[in-house]
Amino acid sequence: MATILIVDDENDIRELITLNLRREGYDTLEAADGLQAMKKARKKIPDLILLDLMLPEKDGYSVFRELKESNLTQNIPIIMLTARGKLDERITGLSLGADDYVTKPFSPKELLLRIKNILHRTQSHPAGTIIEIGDFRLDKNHLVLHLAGAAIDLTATEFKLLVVLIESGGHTQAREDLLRQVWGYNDLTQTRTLDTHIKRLREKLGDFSHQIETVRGVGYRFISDGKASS
Amino acid sequence: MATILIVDDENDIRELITLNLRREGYDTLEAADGLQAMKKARKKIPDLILLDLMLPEKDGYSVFRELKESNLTQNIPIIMLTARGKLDERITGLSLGADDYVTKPFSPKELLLRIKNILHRTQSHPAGTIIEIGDFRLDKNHLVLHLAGAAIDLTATEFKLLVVLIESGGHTQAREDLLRQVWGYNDLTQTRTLDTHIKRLREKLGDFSHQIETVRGVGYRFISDGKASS
DNA sequence: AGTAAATGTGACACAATTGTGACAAGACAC
DNA sequence: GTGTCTTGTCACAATTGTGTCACATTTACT
Repeated sequence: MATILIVDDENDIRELITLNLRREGYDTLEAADGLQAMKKARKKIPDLILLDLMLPEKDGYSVFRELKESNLTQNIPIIMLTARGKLDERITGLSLGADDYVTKPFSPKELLLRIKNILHRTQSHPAGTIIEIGDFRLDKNHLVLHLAGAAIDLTATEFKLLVVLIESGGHTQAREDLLRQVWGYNDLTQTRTLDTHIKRLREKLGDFSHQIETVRGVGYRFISDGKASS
Repeated sequence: MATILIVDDENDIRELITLNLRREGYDTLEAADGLQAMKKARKKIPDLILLDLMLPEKDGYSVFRELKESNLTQNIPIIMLTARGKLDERITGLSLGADDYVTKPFSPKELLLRIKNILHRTQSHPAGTIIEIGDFRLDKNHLVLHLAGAAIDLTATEFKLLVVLIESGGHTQAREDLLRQVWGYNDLTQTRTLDTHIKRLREKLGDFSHQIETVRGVGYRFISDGKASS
Protein backbone atom coordinates (compact mmCIF):
# COMPACT_ATOMS: atom_id res chain seq x y z
CA MET A 1 0.00 0.00 0.00
CA ALA A 2 0.94 3.61 -0.03
CA THR A 3 3.91 4.90 1.91
CA ILE A 4 3.57 8.13 3.78
CA LEU A 5 6.39 10.24 5.11
CA ILE A 6 5.66 12.20 8.26
CA VAL A 7 7.82 15.21 8.93
CA ASP A 8 7.32 16.77 12.35
CA ASP A 9 9.68 17.61 15.17
CA GLU A 10 7.24 16.72 17.91
CA ASN A 11 7.59 13.07 18.76
CA ASP A 12 4.14 12.74 20.22
CA ILE A 13 2.40 14.00 17.19
CA ARG A 14 4.52 11.99 14.85
CA GLU A 15 3.77 8.83 16.74
CA LEU A 16 0.11 9.59 16.96
CA ILE A 17 -0.09 10.01 13.24
CA THR A 18 2.01 6.96 12.57
CA LEU A 19 -0.24 4.85 14.73
CA ASN A 20 -3.34 6.00 12.99
CA LEU A 21 -1.93 5.50 9.56
CA ARG A 22 -0.54 2.08 10.31
CA ARG A 23 -3.89 0.99 11.60
CA GLU A 24 -5.30 1.89 8.21
CA GLY A 25 -2.68 -0.14 6.47
CA TYR A 26 -0.33 2.55 5.27
CA ASP A 27 3.41 2.22 5.48
CA THR A 28 4.98 5.11 7.28
CA LEU A 29 8.31 6.82 7.46
CA GLU A 30 9.19 9.42 10.05
CA ALA A 31 11.51 12.36 10.08
CA ALA A 32 12.08 14.88 12.84
CA ASP A 33 13.65 17.56 10.71
CA GLY A 34 14.24 18.67 7.20
CA LEU A 35 17.52 16.90 6.69
CA GLN A 36 16.17 13.58 7.81
CA ALA A 37 13.13 14.14 5.66
CA MET A 38 15.18 14.63 2.54
CA LYS A 39 17.25 11.60 3.29
CA LYS A 40 14.33 9.31 3.88
CA ALA A 41 12.47 10.62 0.89
CA ARG A 42 15.41 9.80 -1.31
CA LYS A 43 15.82 6.36 0.08
CA LYS A 44 12.28 5.20 -0.29
CA ILE A 45 10.16 7.54 -2.30
CA PRO A 46 6.90 8.04 -0.45
CA ASP A 47 3.52 8.42 -2.08
CA LEU A 48 2.58 11.34 0.10
CA ILE A 49 4.27 13.64 2.56
CA LEU A 50 2.87 15.23 5.69
CA LEU A 51 4.98 18.26 6.33
CA ASP A 52 5.00 20.39 9.43
CA LEU A 53 5.80 24.00 8.70
CA MET A 54 7.53 24.56 12.01
CA LEU A 55 10.75 22.67 11.99
CA PRO A 56 14.06 23.19 13.71
CA GLU A 57 17.02 23.98 11.46
CA LYS A 58 15.63 24.10 7.98
CA ASP A 59 12.03 25.28 8.10
CA GLY A 60 9.17 23.65 6.32
CA TYR A 61 9.31 26.01 3.38
CA SER A 62 12.87 25.09 2.54
CA VAL A 63 12.13 21.42 2.75
CA PHE A 64 9.14 21.96 0.59
CA ARG A 65 11.13 23.76 -2.03
CA GLU A 66 13.82 21.16 -2.03
CA LEU A 67 11.32 18.41 -2.49
CA LYS A 68 9.74 20.22 -5.36
CA GLU A 69 13.06 20.83 -7.02
CA SER A 70 14.25 17.28 -7.07
CA ASN A 71 13.14 15.22 -10.01
CA LEU A 72 12.59 12.27 -7.80
CA THR A 73 10.26 13.93 -5.40
CA GLN A 74 8.63 16.80 -7.17
CA ASN A 75 5.47 14.96 -8.04
CA ILE A 76 4.75 13.71 -4.56
CA PRO A 77 1.70 15.36 -3.10
CA ILE A 78 2.29 17.23 0.13
CA ILE A 79 -0.09 18.01 2.93
CA MET A 80 1.05 20.89 5.09
CA LEU A 81 0.57 20.80 8.82
CA THR A 82 0.69 23.94 10.86
CA ALA A 83 0.18 25.04 14.42
CA ARG A 84 -2.79 27.22 13.80
CA GLY A 85 -4.86 28.49 10.98
CA LYS A 86 -2.69 31.48 10.44
CA LEU A 87 -3.93 32.99 7.28
CA ASP A 88 -0.62 33.95 5.77
CA GLU A 89 0.79 30.50 6.21
CA ARG A 90 -2.25 29.06 4.69
CA ILE A 91 -1.85 31.22 1.64
CA THR A 92 1.82 30.56 1.34
CA GLY A 93 1.40 26.85 1.67
CA LEU A 94 -1.23 26.53 -0.96
CA SER A 95 0.33 28.88 -3.43
CA LEU A 96 3.62 27.10 -3.11
CA GLY A 97 1.84 24.11 -4.44
CA ALA A 98 0.90 22.11 -1.42
CA ASP A 99 -1.92 19.76 -2.17
CA ASP A 100 -3.78 20.29 1.03
CA TYR A 101 -3.51 21.97 4.34
CA VAL A 102 -4.42 20.81 7.83
CA THR A 103 -4.26 22.91 10.96
CA LYS A 104 -3.26 21.55 14.31
CA PRO A 105 -4.94 20.45 16.38
CA PHE A 106 -6.66 18.11 13.97
CA SER A 107 -8.62 14.95 14.44
CA PRO A 108 -7.04 11.78 13.09
CA LYS A 109 -10.24 11.17 11.25
CA GLU A 110 -9.95 14.41 9.38
CA LEU A 111 -6.38 13.77 8.44
CA LEU A 112 -7.13 10.29 7.20
CA LEU A 113 -9.93 11.60 5.10
CA ARG A 114 -7.70 14.10 3.39
CA ILE A 115 -4.98 11.57 2.85
CA LYS A 116 -7.37 9.18 1.23
CA ASN A 117 -8.70 11.94 -0.93
CA ILE A 118 -5.36 12.99 -2.21
CA LEU A 119 -3.95 9.55 -2.71
CA HIS A 120 -6.99 8.58 -4.60
CA ARG A 121 -6.83 11.48 -6.96
CA THR A 122 -3.10 11.55 -7.47
CA GLN A 123 -1.44 8.23 -6.76
CA SER A 124 1.49 10.07 -8.28
CA HIS A 125 0.55 9.33 -11.82
CA PRO A 126 0.93 11.81 -14.61
CA ALA A 127 -2.50 12.77 -15.86
CA GLY A 128 -4.18 10.52 -18.31
CA THR A 129 -2.02 7.46 -17.89
CA ILE A 130 -4.44 5.76 -15.59
CA ILE A 131 -7.88 4.54 -16.41
CA GLU A 132 -9.96 3.40 -13.51
CA ILE A 133 -13.32 1.77 -13.72
CA GLY A 134 -14.82 -0.64 -11.26
CA ASP A 135 -12.17 -3.13 -10.23
CA PHE A 136 -10.12 -2.33 -13.29
CA ARG A 137 -7.16 -0.03 -13.19
CA LEU A 138 -5.22 0.32 -16.42
CA ASP A 139 -1.79 1.83 -16.37
CA LYS A 140 -1.08 3.01 -19.89
CA ASN A 141 2.49 3.64 -19.03
CA HIS A 142 3.46 0.12 -18.11
CA LEU A 143 0.84 -1.81 -20.02
CA VAL A 144 -0.24 -3.25 -16.73
CA LEU A 145 -3.73 -3.98 -15.56
CA HIS A 146 -4.41 -3.96 -11.85
CA LEU A 147 -7.43 -6.07 -11.20
CA ALA A 148 -8.66 -6.38 -7.65
CA GLY A 149 -5.17 -6.04 -6.29
CA ALA A 150 -3.32 -8.30 -8.69
CA ALA A 151 -1.07 -6.91 -11.39
CA ILE A 152 -1.59 -8.46 -14.78
CA ASP A 153 0.77 -7.95 -17.69
CA LEU A 154 -0.86 -7.35 -21.00
CA THR A 155 0.73 -7.27 -24.41
CA ALA A 156 0.50 -4.12 -26.48
CA THR A 157 -2.37 -5.40 -28.57
CA GLU A 158 -4.32 -6.80 -25.67
CA PHE A 159 -3.92 -3.56 -23.86
CA LYS A 160 -5.08 -1.46 -26.77
CA LEU A 161 -8.07 -3.67 -27.27
CA LEU A 162 -9.09 -3.46 -23.64
CA VAL A 163 -8.67 0.29 -23.62
CA VAL A 164 -10.86 0.74 -26.65
CA LEU A 165 -13.52 -1.46 -25.15
CA ILE A 166 -13.44 0.24 -21.79
CA GLU A 167 -13.35 3.72 -23.20
CA SER A 168 -16.44 3.23 -25.26
CA GLY A 169 -18.34 3.39 -22.01
CA GLY A 170 -20.51 0.32 -22.16
CA HIS A 171 -21.42 0.68 -25.80
CA THR A 172 -20.97 -2.20 -28.15
CA GLN A 173 -18.04 -1.89 -30.51
CA ALA A 174 -18.53 -3.49 -33.88
CA ARG A 175 -15.94 -5.99 -35.04
CA GLU A 176 -14.95 -3.74 -37.91
CA ASP A 177 -14.56 -0.80 -35.58
CA LEU A 178 -12.34 -2.75 -33.26
CA LEU A 179 -10.24 -3.98 -36.14
CA ARG A 180 -9.87 -0.45 -37.37
CA GLN A 181 -9.10 1.11 -34.01
CA VAL A 182 -6.79 -1.53 -32.64
CA TRP A 183 -5.20 -3.02 -35.72
CA GLY A 184 -5.62 -0.27 -38.25
CA TYR A 185 -7.27 -2.66 -40.69
CA ASN A 186 -9.34 -0.54 -43.00
CA ASP A 187 -10.42 -3.09 -45.51
CA LEU A 188 -12.88 -5.71 -44.39
CA THR A 189 -10.19 -8.26 -44.03
CA GLN A 190 -11.40 -11.67 -43.19
CA THR A 191 -9.54 -12.38 -40.01
CA ARG A 192 -10.10 -14.18 -36.76
CA THR A 193 -7.41 -12.42 -34.82
CA LEU A 194 -9.97 -10.35 -32.97
CA ASP A 195 -11.65 -13.45 -31.61
CA THR A 196 -8.31 -14.85 -30.60
CA HIS A 197 -7.34 -11.73 -28.75
CA ILE A 198 -10.65 -11.49 -26.99
CA LYS A 199 -10.10 -15.00 -25.84
CA ARG A 200 -6.62 -14.21 -24.58
CA LEU A 201 -7.86 -11.16 -22.77
CA ARG A 202 -10.63 -13.09 -21.08
CA GLU A 203 -8.11 -15.69 -20.07
CA LYS A 204 -6.06 -13.08 -18.31
CA LEU A 205 -9.08 -11.48 -16.72
CA GLY A 206 -9.94 -14.70 -14.92
CA ASP A 207 -12.99 -14.20 -12.75
CA PHE A 208 -13.74 -10.94 -14.45
CA SER A 209 -13.85 -12.33 -17.96
CA HIS A 210 -17.62 -11.98 -18.13
CA GLN A 211 -17.20 -8.23 -18.22
CA ILE A 212 -16.26 -8.54 -21.85
CA GLU A 213 -19.56 -9.42 -23.37
CA THR A 214 -19.97 -10.66 -26.90
CA VAL A 215 -22.81 -9.19 -28.88
CA ARG A 216 -23.47 -11.78 -31.46
CA GLY A 217 -23.46 -10.53 -35.01
CA VAL A 218 -22.09 -7.17 -34.01
CA GLY A 219 -19.03 -7.16 -31.82
CA TYR A 220 -18.12 -6.84 -28.17
CA ARG A 221 -18.77 -4.56 -25.27
CA PHE A 222 -17.30 -3.97 -21.86
CA ILE A 223 -19.74 -3.95 -18.99
CA SER A 224 -18.66 -2.32 -15.79
CA ASP A 225 -20.36 -4.74 -13.46
CA GLY A 226 -23.72 -3.13 -12.86
CA LYS A 227 -22.49 -0.42 -10.52
CA ALA A 228 -20.20 2.31 -11.75
CA SER A 229 -21.74 2.45 -15.18
CA SER A 230 -21.57 5.27 -17.65
CA MET B 1 36.83 31.51 -4.22
CA ALA B 2 33.25 31.88 -5.18
CA THR B 3 32.06 34.53 -7.59
CA ILE B 4 28.87 36.40 -6.83
CA LEU B 5 26.87 38.47 -9.26
CA ILE B 6 25.00 41.41 -7.79
CA VAL B 7 22.07 42.74 -9.75
CA ASP B 8 20.61 45.96 -8.41
CA ASP B 9 19.94 49.32 -9.96
CA GLU B 10 20.85 51.33 -6.89
CA ASN B 11 24.55 52.08 -6.99
CA ASP B 12 24.86 52.61 -3.26
CA ILE B 13 23.45 49.28 -2.37
CA ARG B 14 25.46 47.47 -5.01
CA GLU B 15 28.66 49.00 -3.74
CA LEU B 16 27.80 48.32 -0.15
CA ILE B 17 27.24 44.68 -0.89
CA THR B 18 30.31 44.44 -3.05
CA LEU B 19 32.43 45.86 -0.28
CA ASN B 20 31.15 43.44 2.26
CA LEU B 21 31.56 40.47 0.03
CA ARG B 22 35.06 41.42 -1.07
CA ARG B 23 36.07 41.75 2.54
CA GLU B 24 35.00 38.17 3.02
CA GLY B 25 37.05 37.07 0.06
CA TYR B 26 34.38 36.62 -2.57
CA ASP B 27 34.82 37.78 -6.14
CA THR B 28 32.03 40.02 -7.27
CA LEU B 29 30.41 41.11 -10.49
CA GLU B 30 27.95 43.94 -10.72
CA ALA B 31 25.08 44.68 -12.99
CA ALA B 32 22.64 47.58 -12.87
CA ASP B 33 19.91 46.06 -14.96
CA GLY B 34 18.67 42.87 -16.43
CA LEU B 35 20.47 43.14 -19.73
CA GLN B 36 23.81 43.72 -18.13
CA ALA B 37 23.11 40.91 -15.73
CA MET B 38 22.54 38.41 -18.50
CA LYS B 39 25.65 39.55 -20.29
CA LYS B 40 27.91 39.30 -17.29
CA ALA B 41 26.45 36.01 -16.22
CA ARG B 42 27.22 34.58 -19.61
CA LYS B 43 30.74 35.91 -19.60
CA LYS B 44 31.81 34.60 -16.23
CA ILE B 45 29.37 32.19 -14.77
CA PRO B 46 28.87 33.14 -11.14
CA ASP B 47 28.36 30.73 -8.28
CA LEU B 48 25.50 32.71 -6.88
CA ILE B 49 23.34 35.61 -7.92
CA LEU B 50 21.82 38.34 -5.79
CA LEU B 51 18.87 39.61 -7.70
CA ASP B 52 16.83 42.68 -6.94
CA LEU B 53 13.23 42.37 -7.90
CA MET B 54 12.86 46.04 -8.70
CA LEU B 55 14.81 46.72 -11.83
CA PRO B 56 14.45 49.27 -14.60
CA GLU B 57 13.64 47.90 -18.02
CA LYS B 58 13.30 44.23 -17.54
CA ASP B 59 12.10 43.48 -14.03
CA GLY B 60 13.62 40.93 -11.74
CA TYR B 61 11.11 38.23 -12.54
CA SER B 62 11.97 38.27 -16.21
CA VAL B 63 15.65 38.12 -15.49
CA PHE B 64 15.03 35.30 -13.12
CA ARG B 65 13.12 33.34 -15.65
CA GLU B 66 15.70 33.96 -18.30
CA LEU B 67 18.45 32.76 -16.03
CA LYS B 68 16.54 29.63 -15.22
CA GLU B 69 15.88 28.93 -18.84
CA SER B 70 19.45 29.03 -20.00
CA ASN B 71 21.46 25.88 -19.63
CA LEU B 72 24.47 27.81 -18.54
CA THR B 73 22.82 29.54 -15.66
CA GLN B 74 19.86 27.50 -14.61
CA ASN B 75 21.59 25.78 -11.77
CA ILE B 76 23.00 28.86 -10.18
CA PRO B 77 21.36 29.58 -6.85
CA ILE B 78 19.61 32.90 -6.66
CA ILE B 79 18.87 35.05 -3.66
CA MET B 80 16.09 37.51 -4.25
CA LEU B 81 16.28 41.00 -2.83
CA THR B 82 13.21 43.07 -2.43
CA ALA B 83 12.14 46.35 -0.98
CA ARG B 84 9.95 45.00 1.73
CA GLY B 85 8.58 41.74 2.98
CA LYS B 86 5.58 42.01 0.79
CA LEU B 87 3.83 38.74 1.07
CA ASP B 88 2.90 38.32 -2.54
CA GLU B 89 6.44 38.91 -3.66
CA ARG B 90 7.67 36.37 -1.22
CA ILE B 91 5.34 33.84 -2.64
CA THR B 92 6.25 34.62 -6.19
CA GLY B 93 9.91 34.51 -5.45
CA LEU B 94 9.83 31.20 -3.74
CA SER B 95 7.50 29.53 -6.13
CA LEU B 96 9.63 30.63 -9.02
CA GLY B 97 12.38 28.64 -7.45
CA ALA B 98 14.59 31.22 -5.80
CA ASP B 99 16.86 29.67 -3.25
CA ASP B 100 16.40 32.32 -0.66
CA TYR B 101 14.91 35.65 -0.10
CA VAL B 102 16.14 38.75 1.73
CA THR B 103 14.13 41.88 2.36
CA LYS B 104 15.62 45.33 2.25
CA PRO B 105 16.73 46.84 4.43
CA PHE B 106 18.94 44.00 5.51
CA SER B 107 22.03 43.84 7.61
CA PRO B 108 25.20 42.81 5.81
CA LYS B 109 25.64 40.16 8.43
CA GLU B 110 22.34 38.60 7.60
CA LEU B 111 23.08 38.59 3.91
CA LEU B 112 26.48 37.05 4.40
CA LEU B 113 25.00 34.35 6.51
CA ARG B 114 22.51 33.39 3.88
CA ILE B 115 25.12 33.45 1.17
CA LYS B 116 27.37 31.18 3.13
CA ASN B 117 24.51 28.87 3.81
CA ILE B 118 23.55 28.50 0.24
CA LEU B 119 27.04 28.26 -1.12
CA HIS B 120 27.78 25.63 1.42
CA ARG B 121 24.91 23.48 0.52
CA THR B 122 25.23 23.93 -3.22
CA GLN B 123 28.97 23.69 -3.56
CA SER B 124 29.63 20.66 -1.47
CA HIS B 125 27.16 18.95 -3.72
CA PRO B 126 26.79 21.31 -6.63
CA ALA B 127 23.08 21.40 -7.27
CA GLY B 128 21.62 18.01 -7.82
CA THR B 129 24.81 16.19 -8.61
CA ILE B 130 23.97 13.41 -6.25
CA ILE B 131 21.03 11.21 -6.86
CA GLU B 132 20.09 8.75 -4.22
CA ILE B 133 17.43 6.17 -4.50
CA GLY B 134 17.22 2.85 -2.76
CA ASP B 135 20.62 1.20 -2.91
CA PHE B 136 21.65 3.43 -5.78
CA ARG B 137 23.75 6.51 -5.33
CA LEU B 138 24.78 8.33 -8.46
CA ASP B 139 27.47 10.97 -8.41
CA LYS B 140 27.08 13.06 -11.52
CA ASN B 141 30.46 14.65 -11.07
CA HIS B 142 32.47 11.51 -11.12
CA LEU B 143 30.29 9.24 -13.17
CA VAL B 144 30.38 6.81 -10.34
CA LEU B 145 27.60 4.65 -9.12
CA HIS B 146 27.68 3.45 -5.56
CA LEU B 147 25.56 0.39 -5.32
CA ALA B 148 25.07 -1.11 -1.90
CA GLY B 149 28.53 0.03 -0.89
CA ALA B 150 30.48 -0.92 -3.97
CA ALA B 151 31.70 1.73 -6.38
CA ILE B 152 30.96 1.00 -10.00
CA ASP B 153 32.46 2.94 -12.86
CA LEU B 154 30.08 3.86 -15.60
CA THR B 155 30.88 5.38 -18.94
CA ALA B 156 29.32 8.70 -19.85
CA THR B 157 26.59 7.12 -21.93
CA GLU B 158 25.75 4.46 -19.44
CA PHE B 159 25.55 7.06 -16.76
CA LYS B 160 23.29 9.33 -18.72
CA LEU B 161 21.03 6.45 -19.57
CA LEU B 162 20.74 5.37 -15.98
CA VAL B 163 20.06 8.90 -14.82
CA VAL B 164 17.28 9.37 -17.32
CA LEU B 165 15.72 6.10 -16.32
CA ILE B 166 15.95 6.79 -12.64
CA GLU B 167 14.77 10.33 -12.86
CA SER B 168 11.60 9.38 -14.63
CA GLY B 169 10.43 8.06 -11.31
CA GLY B 170 9.36 4.56 -12.14
CA HIS B 171 7.70 5.45 -15.39
CA THR B 172 8.43 3.66 -18.58
CA GLN B 173 10.56 5.59 -21.00
CA ALA B 174 9.86 4.86 -24.62
CA ARG B 175 12.78 3.81 -26.79
CA GLU B 176 12.49 6.95 -28.86
CA ASP B 177 12.47 9.11 -25.78
CA LEU B 178 15.59 7.48 -24.45
CA LEU B 179 17.32 7.87 -27.79
CA ARG B 180 16.37 11.50 -27.85
CA GLN B 181 17.30 12.25 -24.27
CA VAL B 182 20.51 10.29 -24.08
CA TRP B 183 21.78 10.33 -27.63
CA GLY B 184 20.02 13.33 -29.09
CA TYR B 185 18.67 11.28 -31.95
CA ASN B 186 15.64 13.08 -33.22
CA ASP B 187 14.99 11.15 -36.34
CA LEU B 188 13.71 7.64 -36.04
CA THR B 189 17.11 6.23 -36.67
CA GLN B 190 17.24 2.51 -36.79
CA THR B 191 19.80 1.64 -34.18
CA ARG B 192 20.44 -1.05 -31.64
CA THR B 193 22.77 0.93 -29.49
CA LEU B 194 20.11 1.37 -26.84
CA ASP B 195 19.75 -2.35 -26.41
CA THR B 196 23.47 -2.76 -26.22
CA HIS B 197 23.82 -0.12 -23.57
CA ILE B 198 20.99 -1.51 -21.53
CA LYS B 199 22.77 -4.81 -21.62
CA ARG B 200 26.05 -3.24 -20.52
CA LEU B 201 24.33 -1.39 -17.73
CA ARG B 202 22.63 -4.50 -16.48
CA GLU B 203 25.93 -6.30 -16.58
CA LYS B 204 27.45 -3.71 -14.31
CA LEU B 205 24.46 -3.66 -12.01
CA GLY B 206 24.94 -7.32 -11.25
CA ASP B 207 22.35 -8.45 -8.72
CA PHE B 208 20.39 -5.30 -9.24
CA SER B 209 20.00 -5.68 -12.97
CA HIS B 210 16.37 -6.62 -12.62
CA GLN B 211 15.63 -3.07 -11.55
CA ILE B 212 15.87 -2.10 -15.17
CA GLU B 213 12.73 -3.62 -16.55
CA THR B 214 11.97 -3.93 -20.21
CA VAL B 215 8.47 -3.09 -21.30
CA ARG B 216 8.15 -4.94 -24.53
CA GLY B 217 7.09 -2.80 -27.43
CA VAL B 218 7.54 0.38 -25.48
CA GLY B 219 10.88 0.84 -23.79
CA TYR B 220 12.42 0.47 -20.38
CA ARG B 221 11.73 1.53 -16.85
CA PHE B 222 13.60 1.70 -13.61
CA ILE B 223 11.88 0.18 -10.63
CA SER B 224 13.08 1.30 -7.27
CA ASP B 225 12.11 -1.83 -5.46
CA GLY B 226 11.00 -5.35 -5.98
CA LYS B 227 7.42 -4.39 -6.35
CA ALA B 228 5.79 -2.52 -9.18
CA SER B 229 4.97 0.81 -7.67
CA SER B 230 3.60 4.18 -8.66
C1' DA C 1 -34.98 -31.10 -33.34
C1' DG C 2 -32.12 -29.64 -37.32
C1' DT C 3 -29.26 -26.44 -39.64
C1' DA C 4 -26.30 -22.67 -40.72
C1' DA C 5 -23.80 -18.99 -39.07
C1' DA C 6 -21.10 -16.97 -35.57
C1' DT C 7 -17.97 -17.37 -31.93
C1' DG C 8 -14.70 -19.98 -28.65
C1' DT C 9 -10.52 -22.57 -28.29
C1' DG C 10 -6.01 -24.82 -28.64
C1' DA C 11 -2.09 -25.71 -31.53
C1' DC C 12 1.09 -24.06 -34.50
C1' DA C 13 4.16 -21.31 -37.50
C1' DC C 14 6.37 -17.36 -38.12
C1' DA C 15 7.01 -12.31 -36.97
C1' DA C 16 8.74 -9.03 -34.16
C1' DT C 17 11.36 -7.66 -30.43
C1' DT C 18 15.03 -7.92 -27.37
C1' DG C 19 19.44 -10.08 -25.50
C1' DT C 20 24.19 -11.08 -26.37
C1' DG C 21 28.96 -11.58 -27.89
C1' DA C 22 32.25 -10.10 -31.24
C1' DC C 23 34.23 -6.64 -33.79
C1' DA C 24 36.05 -2.29 -35.72
C1' DA C 25 36.36 2.67 -35.71
C1' DG C 26 37.38 6.51 -33.11
C1' DA C 27 39.09 9.05 -28.85
C1' DC C 28 42.48 9.64 -25.74
C1' DA C 29 46.51 9.17 -22.83
C1' DC C 30 51.12 7.93 -22.65
C1' DG D 1 53.35 5.26 -32.52
C1' DT D 2 51.02 1.75 -28.92
C1' DG D 3 47.58 0.42 -25.87
C1' DT D 4 43.28 1.14 -23.51
C1' DC D 5 38.66 2.59 -23.37
C1' DT D 6 34.32 3.70 -25.32
C1' DT D 7 30.84 3.29 -28.55
C1' DG D 8 27.96 1.85 -32.40
C1' DT D 9 26.93 -1.98 -35.60
C1' DC D 10 26.32 -6.48 -36.85
C1' DA D 11 24.98 -11.36 -36.82
C1' DC D 12 22.88 -14.56 -34.38
C1' DA D 13 20.25 -16.46 -30.26
C1' DA D 14 16.51 -16.31 -27.16
C1' DT D 15 12.25 -14.78 -26.07
C1' DT D 16 7.78 -13.20 -26.66
C1' DG D 17 3.72 -11.72 -29.50
C1' DT D 18 0.55 -12.40 -33.26
C1' DG D 19 -2.34 -14.31 -36.81
C1' DT D 20 -4.23 -18.45 -39.03
C1' DC D 21 -6.12 -22.72 -39.03
C1' DA D 22 -8.95 -26.71 -37.80
C1' DC D 23 -12.17 -28.05 -34.94
C1' DA D 24 -15.52 -27.49 -30.94
C1' DT D 25 -19.25 -25.06 -29.10
C1' DT D 26 -22.92 -21.89 -28.97
C1' DT D 27 -26.71 -19.30 -30.92
C1' DA D 28 -30.50 -17.88 -33.99
C1' DC D 29 -33.81 -19.39 -36.80
C1' DT D 30 -36.93 -22.53 -39.20
